[in-house]
Amino acid sequence: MNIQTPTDKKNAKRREKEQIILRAAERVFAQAGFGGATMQLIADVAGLPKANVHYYFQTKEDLYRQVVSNIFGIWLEAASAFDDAVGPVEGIGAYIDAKMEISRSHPNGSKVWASEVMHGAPFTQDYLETTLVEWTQGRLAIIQRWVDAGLMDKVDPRHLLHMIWATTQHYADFRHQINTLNGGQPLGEAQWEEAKTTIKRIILQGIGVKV
Amino acid sequence: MNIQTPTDKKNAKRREKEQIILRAAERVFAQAGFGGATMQLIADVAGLPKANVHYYFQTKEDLYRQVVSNIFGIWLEAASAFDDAVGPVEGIGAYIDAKMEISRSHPNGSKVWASEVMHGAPFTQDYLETTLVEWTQGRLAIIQRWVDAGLMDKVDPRHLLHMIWATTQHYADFRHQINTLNGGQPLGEAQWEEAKTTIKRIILQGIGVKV
DNA sequence: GTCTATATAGAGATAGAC
DNA sequence: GTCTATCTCTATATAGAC
Repeated sequence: MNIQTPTDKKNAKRREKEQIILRAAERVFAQAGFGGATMQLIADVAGLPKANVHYYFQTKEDLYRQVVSNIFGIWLEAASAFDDAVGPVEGIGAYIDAKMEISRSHPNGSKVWASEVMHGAPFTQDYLETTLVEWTQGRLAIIQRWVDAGLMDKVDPRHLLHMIWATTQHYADFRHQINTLNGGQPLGEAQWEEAKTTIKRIILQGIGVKV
Repeated sequence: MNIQTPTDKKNAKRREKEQIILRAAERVFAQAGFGGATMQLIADVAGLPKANVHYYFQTKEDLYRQVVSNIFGIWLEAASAFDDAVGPVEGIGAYIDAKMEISRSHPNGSKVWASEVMHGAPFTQDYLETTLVEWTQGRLAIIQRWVDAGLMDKVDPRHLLHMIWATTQHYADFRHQINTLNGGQPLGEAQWEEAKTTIKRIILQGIGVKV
């Protein structure tokens, strides 16, 4: 049985408050961008006075970096679906499924990341140059191995990855456009399934694996 | 021979100045987002005093709407490549080529559009609901005709369009990430060609047409 | 830890001389 | 048409009472 010291309790409460603020910040940053977001609005959405937000996150930039870091971590986890696979059908298929699920459940995180990259990663270039570069190299090697083993056509793994990222994240980042073209309605369960199926089918058949 | 009245000259000069401001604004909005962009910076990039920018475009919003409208028009033109085609190989192939060229030549316009949509199209929902909806319906009909004629597999035309938009625009919107993963270097001529070839190959083979 | 009140800075926009 | 100076508003951030 765990003994909870007063410090643990304090930390737990602190983390809880931080989570509330982070969730609110993710929404506001996604909706307004870094420049358009205001600490006041984040505080309002979190249901706290503005000064409290500054108590937990000294500056707007600190808060923003945390939000970006979160979605980045979630995407890295999705890579596990990719790694344990024996071939492209399971590997790429599962990766697309995982990325699509994240686009559905975390559209705001995806938007914040997109916005950050579009503006030249002014606050998180370090992530790009270290974590993302390493992750990508590992995945490119796996795809290349599949190509060499004759499990798929000889396509440039880099552009294949870009296609997968672009398409899956589009369903989060351009959700508003997609909904507008869907008669103003969010995609329903069946439509999400159809999206996943269609994307997997085109990409897998496109790289020459039997579906 | 045209006779140029004083009014024509005035108008020509006005349009010229407006173009300079619009180009500067496109860059600044792309780099900083609507909220992060400042009229001061736009004026600096355009090489004009801030008050002059306000003379030509009364408000920041007016200027922004013009910028969005521009890229929107450029994309609509790319549709012609699509329309005159006899089948998916030429139609979709030419459309992908055209969209990729635009991503290469107008990355900033693409970013401004992406940002606008991500934030829920606060200033240009009217474009989405009228022009874009009509354009899309026309293109969906063409694809459906190709499907019905047996020229391609039976895939959902909507998701196919989303894939094409997502992938081609990714090369503009996420250019910074792509460059970082390319060793910090912009894609060279050969790499752009490879990107186009790879994307067309995967998508066309993916929808079951002979390449 | 929480909140009110405020210091400080920088934005969009405009008045008015040239 | 152009530019300087300035008005007004709103942002981030913090001081200090509770």
